[in-house]
Amino acid sequence: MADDQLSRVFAALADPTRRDMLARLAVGDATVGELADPYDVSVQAVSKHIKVLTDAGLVSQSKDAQRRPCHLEAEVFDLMTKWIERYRQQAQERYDRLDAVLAEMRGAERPANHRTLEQGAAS
Amino acid sequence: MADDQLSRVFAALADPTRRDMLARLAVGDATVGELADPYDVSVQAVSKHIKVLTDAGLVSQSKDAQRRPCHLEAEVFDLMTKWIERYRQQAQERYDRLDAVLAEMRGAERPANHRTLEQGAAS
DNA sequence: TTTGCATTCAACCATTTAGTTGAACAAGGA
DNA sequence: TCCTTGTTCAACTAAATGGTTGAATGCAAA
Repeated sequence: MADDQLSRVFAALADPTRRDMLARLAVGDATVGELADPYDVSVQAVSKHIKVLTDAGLVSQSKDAQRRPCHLEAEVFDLMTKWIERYRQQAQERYDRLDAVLAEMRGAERPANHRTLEQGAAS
Repeated sequence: MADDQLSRVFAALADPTRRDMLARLAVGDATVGELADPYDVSVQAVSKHIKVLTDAGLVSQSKDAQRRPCHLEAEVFDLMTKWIERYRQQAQERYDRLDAVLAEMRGAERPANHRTLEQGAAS
């Protein structure tokens, strides 16, 4: 599992507990203890989860006496959205190309239901 | 790591090799062998990666003689986008609420730079 | 039928992960 | 000062992950 940010982000989100904690943070900042409350795991385990989230850049922590309030960093979601959009768009382009090819050979030999496409025209 | 689809999807995307393979598939369907070609890992390892991707619903496989062409399933990206959007929206609402609160107490005691918010008004 | 190709299955190994418990450490409050 | 609270560090364990190699399977071509 590589250490680039996108990998860290996706790995962090792969855990439902962590996604749950993000949902809690979307509603408002919370301390480690507050975040730990709903779950029956140890506070230390939650602390580790938060570390994973902060390492991924999804959460930041500030200082309030001995408390460490956690804050959702919504900007990272943009990174993901951008990544996802690229695929959606590329897939769309591909279908467009496929349509063009199918149109061009109206009624040729192969019925061609989803044939493997050569990667010549890749941008 | 729970076995709900969203968890499987994010876990699958946490690996850069798998993301790379999706990029290849976005450009056009490919067989397991074709997908394995660019990497210096064994074909079996790639086969496992594909299994992870198909289990997550990101990829489907058809049959062409002894070949198993892989096809990108773009719809799953919608699931992710929807999930992400919820957070973005919720975070936005929260900032709006915070703004309202700050406006309501124009110049009160605490300078209040990002204080913990109670979760009373959660929808 | 025999051979060869594409893919998957099975067993194994090293590393990472999510959890545990116990100790350490800061910062307030008595 | 001593005690309590909130959080993190350290060491450990069990399970999951990503990789390996070797064998099995399915299909097509000779």
